[in-house]
Amino acid sequence: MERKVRVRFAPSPTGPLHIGGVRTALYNYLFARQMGGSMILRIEDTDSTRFVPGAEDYINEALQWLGIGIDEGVREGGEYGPYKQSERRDIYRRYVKQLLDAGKAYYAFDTPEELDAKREEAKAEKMTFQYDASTRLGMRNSLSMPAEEVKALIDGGHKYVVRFKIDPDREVLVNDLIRGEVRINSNVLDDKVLYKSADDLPTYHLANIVDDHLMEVSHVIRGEEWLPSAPLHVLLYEAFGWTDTMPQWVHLPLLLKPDGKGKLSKRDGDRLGFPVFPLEWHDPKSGETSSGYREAGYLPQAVINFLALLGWNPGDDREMFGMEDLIKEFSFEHCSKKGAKFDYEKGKWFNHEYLAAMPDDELAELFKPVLAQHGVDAAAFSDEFIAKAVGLVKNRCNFVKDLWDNCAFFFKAPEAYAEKDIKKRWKEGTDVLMRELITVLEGMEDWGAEASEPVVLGWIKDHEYHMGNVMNAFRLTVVGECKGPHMFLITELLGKDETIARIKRGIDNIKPVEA
RNA sequence: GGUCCAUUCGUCUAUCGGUUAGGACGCAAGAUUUUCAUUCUUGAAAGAGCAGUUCGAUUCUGCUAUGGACUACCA
Repeated sequence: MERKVRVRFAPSPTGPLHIGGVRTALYNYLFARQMGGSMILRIEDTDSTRFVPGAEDYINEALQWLGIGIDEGVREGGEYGPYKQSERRDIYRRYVKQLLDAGKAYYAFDTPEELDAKREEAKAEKMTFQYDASTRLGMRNSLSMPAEEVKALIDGGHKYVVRFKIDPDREVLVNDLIRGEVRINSNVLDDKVLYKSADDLPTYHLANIVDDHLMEVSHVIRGEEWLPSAPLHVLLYEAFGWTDTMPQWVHLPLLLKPDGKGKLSKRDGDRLGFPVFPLEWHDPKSGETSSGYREAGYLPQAVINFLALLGWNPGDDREMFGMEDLIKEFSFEHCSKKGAKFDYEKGKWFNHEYLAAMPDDELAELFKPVLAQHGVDAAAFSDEFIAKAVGLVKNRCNFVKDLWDNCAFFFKAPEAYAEKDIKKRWKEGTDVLMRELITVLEGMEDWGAEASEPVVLGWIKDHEYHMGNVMNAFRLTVVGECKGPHMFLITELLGKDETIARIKRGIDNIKPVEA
């Protein structure tokens, strides 16, 4: 019988969710939905010292903004809870004991200082110290010490850790859906700490395996940084006797810095001027603010599309994918093996595409807050007016906030006129021409663009005026500079009175520049 | 240092032994336009190196080089 697909995204609440983490969550989600399975959100807070307030809420909000739905989790509930590791202490204790009783783990009393000293010592001799079969008998643990002494130490409240006893000289096989078979010799693995008595919590490795097993996770889809510890995890499944239900491994390639070397980090965003977080984040400790995609004006669909293509492709030339398409098309076979450099320019392009394709009325709603930021009362304009204004300029914008630069003149008459355009288009006598234009405009019955355009153009032609000079002077008075959408679409939206008023203002205020 | 993973235009990538090595972003040029854009057309731009397997390798194998990850009582 095929096992039901259950995947999990398991972040630590140690800060804002990184964009690479978002992609991992996305791939988990896509796979779960495609297979009709479940998506679990598990909070891995086994490191009490790194807990950051607000981080968990941030994770939830970010996933929600992006449309990555969660079926089971702290908020959603579910049959396999609790979904926060700090609330699962009793469970972990039980399984640590199981390993201890079976002789597959042991107590260790070495202090962090002693271990540091060992490492320093080894380093001085250009060696590395590893806590494993070759060294553990020389350390302070229940394998090297008499049972009574161990018992006395524990009963006396001595701090200890439990380490996994890894057998030497074993070949461990990790079967990865993206990378194929990865083999490693157990000699390079160290006796990992599974549990620390100091805070009565397991480490990632133990908690992860126990939870994945108990939550019946079928596929572990995570970042490539976990590949080196995957053999350890395989060995843990073995030690527990859970090999037959061990999840399928999938290690995703990393997101790399756009320039230079290394994986994308928090600092790169500030340094290169783009967000590395989905949402803006205010660090409660340092007070620092990190920018987010949402606040930078990105549309969630664009972020999803962009992220999905960073490491996955459909096998052909298609590039535009909505969430539903991704769910249908996604596959690990078409996931890349190599890390992807983060291409921010491409991300901007995706946003442009989604922005330009968005219906005008929806875009208008997103634009209203921007209007307010610039002191424009959106209520003074009809929704239809705003939608039309936005519709005329959206294809020249990457972000919602760019709309303002391109259509501000619809909401505020020009207060100044572009110097270089005056120089080029406003000569001696232009004012006379503009007065004549007013007369032509005033005489119009139908103000629509289709009707007014031929009238004005006909007037220009009949008098053999210079088309470019007249039209640009006209534009200068209405827009304030020589740019923007088709002239008659602007005047149609602005209305006859406003258009003529602006020309008059221009005639009064624009003076030719002496050459 | 050790272990593991990777390697096609500047970037993201297609190709699952036989192609003029394709697409997209970005870049450049041209066209269109009453302006600025958009749009359209075109162009420059790639198989890390060396062996081997093969009639034939970007594709398979090995070595080298380069890049990356990991190497905590962090995840």
